[in-house]
Amino acid sequence: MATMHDVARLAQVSVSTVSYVLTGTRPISQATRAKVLAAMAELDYQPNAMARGLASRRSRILGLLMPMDERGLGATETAFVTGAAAAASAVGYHLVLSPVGGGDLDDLRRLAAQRMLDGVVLMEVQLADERVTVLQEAGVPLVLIGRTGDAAGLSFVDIDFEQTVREAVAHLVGLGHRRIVYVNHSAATLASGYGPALRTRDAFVTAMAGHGLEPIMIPAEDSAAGGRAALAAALARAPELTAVLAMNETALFGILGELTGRGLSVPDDVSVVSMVTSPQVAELATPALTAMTSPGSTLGRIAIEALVRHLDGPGDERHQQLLPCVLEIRGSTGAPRPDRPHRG
Amino acid sequence: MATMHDVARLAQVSVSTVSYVLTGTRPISQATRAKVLAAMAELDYQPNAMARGLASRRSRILGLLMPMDERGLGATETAFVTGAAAAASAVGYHLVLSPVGGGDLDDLRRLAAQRMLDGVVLMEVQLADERVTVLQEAGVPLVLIGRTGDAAGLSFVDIDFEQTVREAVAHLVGLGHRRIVYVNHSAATLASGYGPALRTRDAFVTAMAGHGLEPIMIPAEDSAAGGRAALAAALARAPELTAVLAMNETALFGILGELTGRGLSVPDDVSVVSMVTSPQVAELATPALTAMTSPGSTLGRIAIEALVRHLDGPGDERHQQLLPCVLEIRGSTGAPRPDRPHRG
DNA sequence: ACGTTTAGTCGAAACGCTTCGACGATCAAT
DNA sequence: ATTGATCGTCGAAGCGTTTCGACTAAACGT
Repeated sequence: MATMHDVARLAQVSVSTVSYVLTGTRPISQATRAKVLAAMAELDYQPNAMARGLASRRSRILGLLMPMDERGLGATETAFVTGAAAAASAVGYHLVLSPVGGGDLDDLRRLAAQRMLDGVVLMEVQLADERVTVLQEAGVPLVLIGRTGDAAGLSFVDIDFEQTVREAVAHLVGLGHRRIVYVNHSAATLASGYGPALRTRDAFVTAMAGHGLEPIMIPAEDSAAGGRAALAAALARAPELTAVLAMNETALFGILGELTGRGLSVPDDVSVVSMVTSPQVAELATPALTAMTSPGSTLGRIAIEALVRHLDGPGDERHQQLLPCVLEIRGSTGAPRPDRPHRG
Repeated sequence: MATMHDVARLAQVSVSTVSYVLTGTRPISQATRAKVLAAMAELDYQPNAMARGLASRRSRILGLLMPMDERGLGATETAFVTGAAAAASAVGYHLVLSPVGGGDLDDLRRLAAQRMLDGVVLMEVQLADERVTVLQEAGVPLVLIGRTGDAAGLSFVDIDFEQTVREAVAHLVGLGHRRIVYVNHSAATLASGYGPALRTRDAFVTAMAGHGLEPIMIPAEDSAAGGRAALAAALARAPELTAVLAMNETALFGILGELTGRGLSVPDDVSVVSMVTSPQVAELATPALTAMTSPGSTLGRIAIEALVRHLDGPGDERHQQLLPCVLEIRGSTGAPRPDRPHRG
């Protein structure tokens, strides 16, 4: 494996000159640069990441910290990851995904102290997330996906839940729906302070109020069974409902199954809108789901770009941005039937 | 941030002694060790990963190379990742996930040449996978998940598709099914040499032959629409079919939707077995799917353990192992109806 | 009592890079 | 002409570890 020394010798320049060609930190004449580049090409030279990191005190590695539970990564998260990875490699950084969960706070501290990561992007942020504190104490630059409760001093990008819910509700109301039920994540998740669940809940209340309608929210466990139970609860509470807005991708299939099981057809009897959903999942269902598609890869790209700007820039940048999901109309929504079978 | 120098000074020993305490490469007296450990604790010392890596020429970082397509990671892959990460951290290694696709061969070459990874685990291996060659040329220790066509000299762990298919078929035949259709991945995927698709195809033929039955295989695009089309094709080819064995998680929901759409109930009219599936996905369907559950986290753990043994050991280890999926019976299989409606 | 191994420690030389200070040469502006 | 800047390059000093050789003192075999 060729080193910088070898390149310098072959190009008949000093080692530092080679380094300057590589990093561009000092001006180098065209002639010299050409010689050096030729030598590098000839030797198939690749800088040693460790040596570079040690000397420069920057690893050019960014961490993407994602708690991996057994649920797996949905297409949304994956889009996010690929977007982030592409953005990182475009600016000469590596992106490593570290599956550090919320429980491994000590792991995280250790990881941060080892100075292997120039900065990190934190996924699945809770409203009160200790990881943020740990990372800040360790002095690791940070960008959140999602927001903590008090995100004032932090950089983050997040989905604009308020607008997303507003649009979803507007779509249904525009079709003529009046009785709309919102199926959220579980009560436990809500209690644990999961931001998206709380924010969409509030946004739903606001949006419905804006139309002079009563907001009905039902929590659902993250499982097909949870979805079925939630739909049953919804029908018990509002038998004349004509539309369901669902935030819970996992429960979604249970909801659809239960609908079919009760002889209710989608969208003739009940319209369904899925929130923060990827096209891939939306297409799985029959009929394909009208959904609010999450801006996954854009979110990832923006997060990385903000982080890198923070690293390369003066260091006092602060990036806060919200992106809405966009409405994609497929087959699961339509006008309500004027004569609902079990109305009243 | 405290360095080894600081620790050495506080403990009143030389720097090398501190290093020996840390790495255990030379004997250290109890008294000295205690002094050093106390100093490390007091200073909250963490070794600098870059410096350590440079000096020792080992990064203690393992790469998990997973091409991330837009499909996302299923629960199976995720279990795999978490199993691998846990195993790695148990033996003092970091695991980083690198979303390098098959197209980024140059990226991969660069990554390998940078000497940042002590070894890698390769996921989603193709029968002819250039990544293997690239990595071998770069001298990076390697363990595959899956197998190339000629895996003789390589270390790998893979699913035992032969046994998995045999068990799935045996389960259906045991229930009394005779007309069983196997829905595989797409024709294009088969043509591209995707190992699991080819191996299961062959295994299906063998298993059916073993029962004196005719093997019917239908390829399906990886989409709900593909699943619907495949089921239509299957019914056209074998109208009296009573069971479907599906390898294609994405097409699965299309298959189920089409079945329902044609008024065929699961499992009364048609039994469905899903292969290499996670419990989470199996539970999404209504009824929950009888499935061959993949040994995800075990596979990940074994891969990492083999890789580490390769790194720490004499270096000529070779680990080859197959693990079958285990049959989990849920609600989608049952005895065939003696009087199938559209038989004949 | 004698060399010989072994435990325990140290100092110094890497590891492969970045970066700082220095220096001659150019060049623009007085 | 003279004075600063600026350009382009070099040598050397790190960066924070590991690891090698050397050394001392104790333990061992004979």
